[in-house]
Amino acid sequence: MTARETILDAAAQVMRDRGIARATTKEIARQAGYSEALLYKHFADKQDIYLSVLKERVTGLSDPVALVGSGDVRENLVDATVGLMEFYVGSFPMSASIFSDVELLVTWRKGITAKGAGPHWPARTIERYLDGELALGRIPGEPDAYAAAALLCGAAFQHAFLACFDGLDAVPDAEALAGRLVDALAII
Amino acid sequence: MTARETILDAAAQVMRDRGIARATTKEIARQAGYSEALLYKHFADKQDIYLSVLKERVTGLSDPVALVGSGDVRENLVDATVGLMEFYVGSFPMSASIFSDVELLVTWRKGITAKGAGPHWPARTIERYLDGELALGRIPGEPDAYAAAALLCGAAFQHAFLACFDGLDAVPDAEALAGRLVDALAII
DNA sequence: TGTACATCAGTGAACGCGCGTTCACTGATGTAC
DNA sequence: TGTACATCAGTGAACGCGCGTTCACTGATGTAC
Repeated sequence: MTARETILDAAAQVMRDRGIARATTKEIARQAGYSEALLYKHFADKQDIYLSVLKERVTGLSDPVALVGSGDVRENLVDATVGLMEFYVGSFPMSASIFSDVELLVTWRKGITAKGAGPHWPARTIERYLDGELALGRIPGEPDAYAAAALLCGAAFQHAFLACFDGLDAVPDAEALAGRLVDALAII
Repeated sequence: MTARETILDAAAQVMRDRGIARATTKEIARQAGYSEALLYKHFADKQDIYLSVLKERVTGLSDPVALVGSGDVRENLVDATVGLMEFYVGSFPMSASIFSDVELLVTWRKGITAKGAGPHWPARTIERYLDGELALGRIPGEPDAYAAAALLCGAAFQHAFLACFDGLDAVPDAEALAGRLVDALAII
């Protein structure tokens, strides 16, 4: 593993363990096993480290649109919701940290919206999945796909927040909870 | 207004404008129109200022349980959801900031759970409202009140997050959005 | 093969700055006799 | 009423510390002839 990757891993861990405010260059270097000086051979400054961690160390999200037409719709939705919870639990502490520094938030927003990604994306994956199933006639009636996706994704987001607040690293009983959420929608 | 109140207002504004990381004692004092030294006559240290702002300057949440039995259930839910969005837009930047410093988060969690408040509260107000209406028979069937409350509250929470991320100070088209969310529930 | 130089990953030690915090102080107002 | 003292809100200036950042350097490896 290159020094750059080691440093990013170290930074990600320190940010998770202590929060961005206490993720000092000294601590990141110590965790990585390198000198502080080396950080500046690979990154322009501290903010560059933060932004690189956010870009390269926030784990991806599986896209349920691949499941359209296969399996059971309810089960697919439950799985997708569980996936959202896992994604959010992993990324929430770091995303939230960004709000501690408005300048950093603005820089991040610019970078992320330029790439077409961003926080609107997760709900859109669910919405696109629902649109796909609707087109196949596998969902009865004329449900509001945007609203249903917003509800599911929002609940996953908030339960991830609650878990992080409580110091947990996963949403308790995620599977059962996701089932209840899906069943409370006017879809099936 | 006492100096203490002026300082808290100033701190809240600086925290909102710049984020907690750039909310320095110097800047708070400047904004309040007092010397830095005076901060320490009213607060033990900087963390004490932060925690006092969170305790005393995060605006309250109206409890929809008072509406049980009156008006239209759907409309009450829409109003409650809009209220949640407003509440979250106002408090999200500050609550999120807390995740930038794990030590601060732990202190805050201890203080807040001791008082019985905390981030689980908003969803519970919706749940209690639904329970009330269910008991009166004003909602048909046997819906899952917890899940419905989690969906509505979660969606409000996430849309507040999205608005804050986009630099807005309100959720766009909150009323119409809340209507679509409520209608997408398996309740009415 | 030896030699002279170039490149490169990495470091120890220092730098200056801005931060949170404290200290000794002032001047206005209240109060006892 | 005057006088002597106490209280209290508030401050200017300094303090030390830890932070992000830079500098001059080392030692190992590659390369040209």
